[in-house]
Amino acid sequence: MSSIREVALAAGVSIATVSRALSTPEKVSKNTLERVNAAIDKMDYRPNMMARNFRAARSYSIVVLVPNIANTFFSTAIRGIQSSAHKAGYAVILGNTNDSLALEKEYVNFVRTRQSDGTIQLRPHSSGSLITPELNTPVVSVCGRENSPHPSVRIDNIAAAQTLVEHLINQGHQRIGVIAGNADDPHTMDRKRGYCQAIERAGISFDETLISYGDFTLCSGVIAANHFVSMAHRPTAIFSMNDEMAIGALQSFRSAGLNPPKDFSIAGFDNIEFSKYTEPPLTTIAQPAEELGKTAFHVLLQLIEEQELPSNDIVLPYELIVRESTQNALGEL
Amino acid sequence: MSSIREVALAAGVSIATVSRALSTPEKVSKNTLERVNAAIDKMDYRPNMMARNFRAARSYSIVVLVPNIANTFFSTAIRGIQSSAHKAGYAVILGNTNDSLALEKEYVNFVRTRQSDGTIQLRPHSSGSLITPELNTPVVSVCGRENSPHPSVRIDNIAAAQTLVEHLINQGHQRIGVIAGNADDPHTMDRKRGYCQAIERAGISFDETLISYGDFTLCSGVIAANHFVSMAHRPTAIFSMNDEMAIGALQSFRSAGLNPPKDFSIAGFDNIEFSKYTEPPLTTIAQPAEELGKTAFHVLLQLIEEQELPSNDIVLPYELIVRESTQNALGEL
DNA sequence: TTGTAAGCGTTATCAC
DNA sequence: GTGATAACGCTTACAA
Repeated sequence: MSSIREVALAAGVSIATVSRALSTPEKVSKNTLERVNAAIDKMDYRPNMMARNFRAARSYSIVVLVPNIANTFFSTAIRGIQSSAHKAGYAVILGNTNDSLALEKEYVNFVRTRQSDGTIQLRPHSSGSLITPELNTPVVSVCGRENSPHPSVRIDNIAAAQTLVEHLINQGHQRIGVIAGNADDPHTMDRKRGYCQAIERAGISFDETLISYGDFTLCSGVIAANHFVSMAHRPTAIFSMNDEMAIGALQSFRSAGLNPPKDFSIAGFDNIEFSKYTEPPLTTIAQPAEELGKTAFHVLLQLIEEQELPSNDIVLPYELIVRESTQNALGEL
Repeated sequence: MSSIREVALAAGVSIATVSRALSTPEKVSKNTLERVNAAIDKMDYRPNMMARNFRAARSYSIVVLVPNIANTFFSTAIRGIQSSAHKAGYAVILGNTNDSLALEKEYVNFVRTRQSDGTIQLRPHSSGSLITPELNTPVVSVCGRENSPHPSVRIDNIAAAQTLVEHLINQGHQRIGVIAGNADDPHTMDRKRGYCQAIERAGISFDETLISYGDFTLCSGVIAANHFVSMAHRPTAIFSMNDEMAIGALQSFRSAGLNPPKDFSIAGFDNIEFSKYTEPPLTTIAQPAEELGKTAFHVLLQLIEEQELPSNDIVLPYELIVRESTQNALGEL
């Protein structure tokens, strides 16, 4: 708890010299430097970062806005953010929002109260959001979409969904049900569009009754599956807009006696770790979650330091991961 | 970006009056208060928290140390911490340590550099830890064990493991394999002790070849399962020290043609959300993860405010959740 | 009720 | 190469 003053006293120099010894040692004579360092060691001195940051008018902290940290896709992305932030000397403040727009706003205001230098939003910008560009604060959106109001780092959700649905179509499926997220969610809209593009190209007509909206939770996957099970004319394949819902759905289908890939095909989205261990393992789209996080931090840092951004919309590659849940022998449909 | 000075100027009062208008409005005359508030609104003023906290010598932030934030038990606990911290006006700084003791130490030092007021450690204190009580900084350990060097909030791991294993024994099992965590992990030791107590009471002799050590990851569950499958004299039931490893093991067992509960029983620990959706659903021990987090924050706050702790070791209740993975008809073993 | 001014721990400017 | 000092934005005695 000693301050720079006491170190200066102990070393017999001024506080300015101690400060220089720490930040620009080359400007201090060898002899003095030694005396200062000895004093620092002796007193076990650590600079008060609050004072330093206050003086620098920089918090060296960023806020990560996340709807639900228990979601494995988000927590993996956060790991990426944290790892880059730590290297750059930034602390990561957690902003769990539970999808509350008011809470979101509150955390973004950390920038205005100088508790944070910028914000990373771990979900696409939705229309109701209170985080408008007018706030004029550094915000980067991970998993955004084209034409987001903030710089974003993401995959091409439309193309990814299309790729996945084309895979199902190539397996011979013509009637493909969708377990969607919230209807107004940007991801839901993008992935639905990819689905539509894929079936259209295959000459399959769109049928709204094949879309069941949920909220990206395990539980909502169960509900959606029950819906499909009770249909008179069931789909032969399911495209779930995330892995969680697919896993929930799997259980429902199983209790109805329907087992993939024999009785139907099912695919998810995100490639969370668990999707490799389901019964059967889940075909899905891999998002580079950790890489998305790392990139987002670097973009945010450029924004904070007011550098020119090379691009406002960084699109990272996705990957189709084919596993057994869609390995249907064609004739058995 | 306006400061208290400009507000004072605009309102025609001193900065002290503005400060009082914000913190102790009852000490300001009604008339002045109105003028000050008008000025605040007009200038859209927000107090600089960095300055305020610096002055108060309090960061109003805490660090949460977590080995891996992508682990659902940890992220749920963090949700609890965050929710309590937010209510108390504290920011939560994420300290993902990847099990690196050096990183742990670095984050705990945030207290010394005044970037944080205290630390919550989301794993039991292990012997190699650099976070010793000599650091003399507020630390609370979630999921600690008896006689931890720091105050801890936890469940009784020994009793919980014992309860779980007794459940298996009651189902008729005599040869019970264990998928353990790291051998030197305190949780591993406690849960192993509970296992030993249960079999001893049942008159079953201990067999070290029935213990397979992993590292609490899905992948290590696979490896452990392979070990058991290759044994000449296989166990009839498996106690996995967390759900992740149990889920990994399930897949391995299935590919070997072994399906619970028909061919063997298997139980996990933690009751992560996914354990309800495995095939078959997993018997497990529910830890009140969110509640553990909330309680930990309150204990930490008492530590920070130097209040007397009612207890150094808060033990919350666990719950045995019996699902189909251990619903074996006795005769079929 | 209000204002003056000291002080929190730094860094940076300016002399020397 | 080094030291004195102002400044960052705020809170809080103390004085008026």
